[in-house]
Amino acid sequence: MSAQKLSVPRLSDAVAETLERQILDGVFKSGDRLPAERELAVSLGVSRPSLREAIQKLASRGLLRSRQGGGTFVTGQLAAAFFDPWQEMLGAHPELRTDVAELRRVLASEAAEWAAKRRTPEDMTRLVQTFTALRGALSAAQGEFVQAGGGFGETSLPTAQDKDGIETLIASDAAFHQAVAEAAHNAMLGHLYAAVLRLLVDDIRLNFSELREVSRAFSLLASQYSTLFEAIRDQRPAAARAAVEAHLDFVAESMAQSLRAAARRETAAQRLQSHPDFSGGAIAAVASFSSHA
Amino acid sequence: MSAQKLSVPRLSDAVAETLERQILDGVFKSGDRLPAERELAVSLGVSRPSLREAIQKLASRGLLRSRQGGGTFVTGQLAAAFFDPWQEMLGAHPELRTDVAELRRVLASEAAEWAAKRRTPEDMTRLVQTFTALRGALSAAQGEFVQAGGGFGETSLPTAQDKDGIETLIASDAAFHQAVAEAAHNAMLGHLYAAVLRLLVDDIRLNFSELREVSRAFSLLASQYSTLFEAIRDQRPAAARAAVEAHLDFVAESMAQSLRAAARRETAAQRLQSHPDFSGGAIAAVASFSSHA
DNA sequence: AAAGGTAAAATGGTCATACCTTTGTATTTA
DNA sequence: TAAATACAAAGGTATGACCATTTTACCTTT
Repeated sequence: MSAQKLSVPRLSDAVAETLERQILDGVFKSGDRLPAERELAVSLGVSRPSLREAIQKLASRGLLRSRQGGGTFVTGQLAAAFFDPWQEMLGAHPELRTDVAELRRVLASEAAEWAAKRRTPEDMTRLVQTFTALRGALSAAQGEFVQAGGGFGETSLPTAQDKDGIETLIASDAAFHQAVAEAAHNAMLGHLYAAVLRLLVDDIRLNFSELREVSRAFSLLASQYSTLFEAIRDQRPAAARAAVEAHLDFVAESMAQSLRAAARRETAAQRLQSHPDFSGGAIAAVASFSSHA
Repeated sequence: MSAQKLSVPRLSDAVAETLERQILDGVFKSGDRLPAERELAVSLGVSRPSLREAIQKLASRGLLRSRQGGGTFVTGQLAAAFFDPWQEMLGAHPELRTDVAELRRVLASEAAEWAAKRRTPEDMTRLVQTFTALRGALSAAQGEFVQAGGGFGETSLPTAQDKDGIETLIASDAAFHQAVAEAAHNAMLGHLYAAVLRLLVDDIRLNFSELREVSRAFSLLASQYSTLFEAIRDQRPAAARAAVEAHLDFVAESMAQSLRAAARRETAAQRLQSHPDFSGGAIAAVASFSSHA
């Protein structure tokens, strides 16, 4: 039986709630420094460990930030209600991205194969819609890149313009794949794939610089999407599976290349930092984009 | 400038990350009880307060749950994030079971293939354990059936004895498959598969009569398990995938047969009900087991 | 008088220990 | 055999001490 509800209330939880309430009520404003732990403990009538546990809880949620010797401060982050545990995990353990991508490949392959087998005319209309939208976003992003003068060999900084373009590109890509998954007519797979896709998109959006390399091969990407689309349209399951696998493998490989390039830039920046004469500030800024590894 | 990055790493954060990692890697599985705080503290080389702060952090994120006097347990939060809504759905819409089984087949195939590629010696010991346990449960259940005099042609009612036997058989089967999934060394897949398996087990346990037909082909089942086990042991990925797919297809087909048989019994019972003289109460009770569809 | 450096105080971080309350289980008893 | 009791285990809380870092104040030097 689930008798967990009868558990004794923890003191640290009560303290955390009190502090949270006081922060919300403006007793402690954003940027304020909290009283010293020893003071605050006696003022709240609890021991210092209990207070500390409460502070750690709020700190893990981004509400507080402690600096040894300095004090504990209220951050501006108002309780990022992001409470998706996997999202947190992905942030804390970046190596999980490999696992997520691997699982995604499996789900996508199966979805493509089933979609080719089971798609209905209604699915096709939705597929056509998302597919044309994706092609549009692809060419639009390509136009932006060309206009921005993005050469192939050099590694120019990401500009605000292509961020918008890639943003819509990511969304269109997700929508298309989602449409494929739903054409597979397996409710479990559909919802699961949606969740995984959201996980990947949210994660990639944060450090989208990796996608730039991928997005440059516009023509290749477009042909991959077309192959997948046509395979589903013509109801060729094996071809659909092969297409989506080839596509995801290509994306993964391009991303890996991008990561390796970023690592090279980072070491180069570090080398420059030891020779301050060269003023490598801009490069260091780029390197900080992929400081996950 | 923002000098927040220069803060000293907190020990409790490192501990929290370690625990998180171990939960991801399956060292502590969903529902497991963590070692006592005092033990775990010395085992991690930190003091109990530091460990407690880490535990509180993870608890505040829903990954752990502590009960005074009881212990600290790993919640199923990670997998629940995907499957919370599904548990109820399955009860309300039984036709979803097809979708679940289909998804399970995909996950199991992939898990078997990856396990054959990536299994470590540690995985092998766990696999041997669960495999021998499974074989034991299989022969034990077989003995019960023979002792109960269960003929093949007739459809005898399920007795309390084989309910126990099948119960442990289901558990052993789930444990073995779970071990395979964890040998695949993909944290996402591991947790996901565990959730799907629990979903299936919880659902199947309710109307286990379907499994009686399946469980009767003991020798066939045993050979299927052996094939899978040996394929993983000998690191033959394609064979492992084929084995698990053959196994699941066989189970699915047997279940479908059982369902069709139940349907026939049901129609027979209905025919009898219109002639109350025959008193078909017992048969109707059996039929109600699989009245989902 | 201004600048810089140094020492001391403040503050979070960690540890060890002790004691309490609740829970789980084994043992005893009716 | 079953209920009641007692003991052990485990988390919850409290106290005090010491360490590392940061901040601040004071003092020396220019």
